[in-house]
Amino acid sequence: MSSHGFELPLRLLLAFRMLIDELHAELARQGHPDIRPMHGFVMQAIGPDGTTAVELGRTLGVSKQAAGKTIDTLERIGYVERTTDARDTRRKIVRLTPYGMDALNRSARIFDTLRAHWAGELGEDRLNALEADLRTMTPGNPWRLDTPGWFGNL
Amino acid sequence: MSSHGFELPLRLLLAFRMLIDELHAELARQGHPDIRPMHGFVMQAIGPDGTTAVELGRTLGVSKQAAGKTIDTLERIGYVERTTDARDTRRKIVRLTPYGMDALNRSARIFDTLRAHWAGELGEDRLNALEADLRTMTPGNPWRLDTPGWFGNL
DNA sequence: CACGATAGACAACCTGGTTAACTATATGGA
DNA sequence: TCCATATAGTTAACCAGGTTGTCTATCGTG
Repeated sequence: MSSHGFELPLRLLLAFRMLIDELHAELARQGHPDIRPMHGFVMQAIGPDGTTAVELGRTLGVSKQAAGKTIDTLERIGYVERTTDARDTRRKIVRLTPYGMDALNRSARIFDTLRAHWAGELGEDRLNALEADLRTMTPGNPWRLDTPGWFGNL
Repeated sequence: MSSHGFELPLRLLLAFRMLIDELHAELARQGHPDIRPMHGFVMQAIGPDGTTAVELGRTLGVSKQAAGKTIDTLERIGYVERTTDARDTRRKIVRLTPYGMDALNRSARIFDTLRAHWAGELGEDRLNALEADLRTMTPGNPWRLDTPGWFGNL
């Protein structure tokens, strides 16, 4: 009967993917064709002050090796750069390049635009209620991103 | 400024992952410890009448080879079986085993329970509104699952 | 100053995706 | 009837992103 419960997770995933797909279509148009969805999350986690591979792994909930590999690819496509820490020569500080910061700034603006589109469709009140309800059901600061394994390995 | 728009996709992902994690924790308790999140989606796509690798790939939006690999692992852990089609010996029909159907039935009941939990927290009206709004923003039948690449390869 | 803890790199492996190439079978038209 | 083309499935080589284990270099403290 009902089995209505199946729809909720599916719609949540679909909605997430729609927003991400639209973000990246627009980013591609704005000069960032090579960026992948996860790169945005990683750069967000790197933040304006930079971080290290170990720290990034902890923030993201993945191993330091996985974080290191992701930094490698981000470095290769020009979004981050590594500099050695003068006070601790073991550490390598990973920082966003101007190109990386540009991607992050554009992402923020595009997400705002997409949210405005949702507000236009649903009404600001309904959208606020939706966000409030999601916040109720997913406690915690989403910026921490400490969903171990987040996407992938599903 | 706000940059408020970042929160929506993050919360959608977090909510999706919460539901999926809870589903699989419960499935493990109920005798399905080896099933992975994507297996549920694939079995859903296989459906009660069975399908073929090519068809499944089309439904899922992945290559027939990828669909074939997934069927291999599902077969190995006992959730599906392959039988040859008498009327077209090229085709191999993939069908859920009783164990596979059990997993699907349990998933449906667990999702209903999780939805009931959400209804308890948010109220049935708010949850209905949330689902209606997600439906508005993600048109189409979510059972088609034709999100090309769905999760993974983000 | 030596030893334990930490940062990073490297290797081997897993999964789920890709494309390309191949075999076997089906099917429709000359 | 036979041949050409299309289709189903398999295999292989590769990629990305994850894992664990091991190794080196450096830090910092007792």
